[in-house]
Amino acid sequence: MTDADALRDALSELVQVNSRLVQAIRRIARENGSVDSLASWRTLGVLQRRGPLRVGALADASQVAQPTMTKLVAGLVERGWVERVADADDARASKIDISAAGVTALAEWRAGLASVLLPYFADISEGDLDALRRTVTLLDTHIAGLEPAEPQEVAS
Amino acid sequence: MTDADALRDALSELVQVNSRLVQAIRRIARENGSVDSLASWRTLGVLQRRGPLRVGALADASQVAQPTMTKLVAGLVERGWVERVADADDARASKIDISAAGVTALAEWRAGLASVLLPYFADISEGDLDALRRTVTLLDTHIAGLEPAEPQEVAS
DNA sequence: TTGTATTAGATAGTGAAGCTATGTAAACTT
DNA sequence: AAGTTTACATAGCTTCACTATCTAATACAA
Repeated sequence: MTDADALRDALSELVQVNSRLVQAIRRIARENGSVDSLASWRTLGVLQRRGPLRVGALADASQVAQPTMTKLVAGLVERGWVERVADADDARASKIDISAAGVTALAEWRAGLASVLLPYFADISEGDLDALRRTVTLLDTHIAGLEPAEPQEVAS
Repeated sequence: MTDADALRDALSELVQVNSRLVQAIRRIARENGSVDSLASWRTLGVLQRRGPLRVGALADASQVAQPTMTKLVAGLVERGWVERVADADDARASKIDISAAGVTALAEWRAGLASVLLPYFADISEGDLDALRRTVTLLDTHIAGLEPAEPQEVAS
């Protein structure tokens, strides 16, 4: 019981601090003159992690509605950060794949953001850094459950 | 050097995972039929932590523009979650304070969200929980640096 | 094979949340 | 007491997200 409550509290506080962090990032991006939405970076990140996906699957993975993803993809195609690859098996669909330019842009965005954050965290202890890394790993694996599963083959 | 790089990497991954988590939360909130924006909850959270604030200070603390906060506050007042308290010293301004109903609503929102997340994290180890808590504390203190400072007296 | 149902994605229209620019009234300053 | 600054509200716009719907391709049934 106590354990569950402790976890519940920790999660609750995590959500809170997360929300503030994201808002801070949004502001930092704006101040740095970034024209690209966080949604674009999130989409690129999904593509990089999960490989080529159809628009619908990408929407699910990014947790946005399909028309939203259609627009996001259009923007990313325009920037040359993703490519549409025709799907040989289904003429209705095309796979979306991150391009080399997209990989670079994403890496630069992330590096730039980390650089802005770095000075504020430069003073943390080894132990804190360890905890941070452990938590990142923890979240990475457990958030997967909150996201739609990878497409799975279902028995006939 | 290596330390800084390790920290940079950790921050970069933190941002990534954060972005996914927030998106999941947004979806969960929508699916649960919550009509209130994350911005409202963030604002209430700031008020609870920092006590009564003027609209301008609240906007800074929440990292939104002042007109945005004016609208947010209007919505919160309408719900009875915050109250305007006339500022005796300055008739232009009023302090915004969270109400008892606001405290309750915020607690319920957080509890509800934590309950949804809980099952996905129920299996984590003591050590993971410790790391999570330590990280939350770490972020809480360090993100403060990313936010505009509290009003400070400057030497004349 | 042809007609119907389903599926993938695009388009249309709307709402919400953010912004900048500007207005108004109170408070300061000289 | 006049001009300047400050605090917030208002107006108008942009962007991102949604639902509903349309089109075209596929799958399936007869």
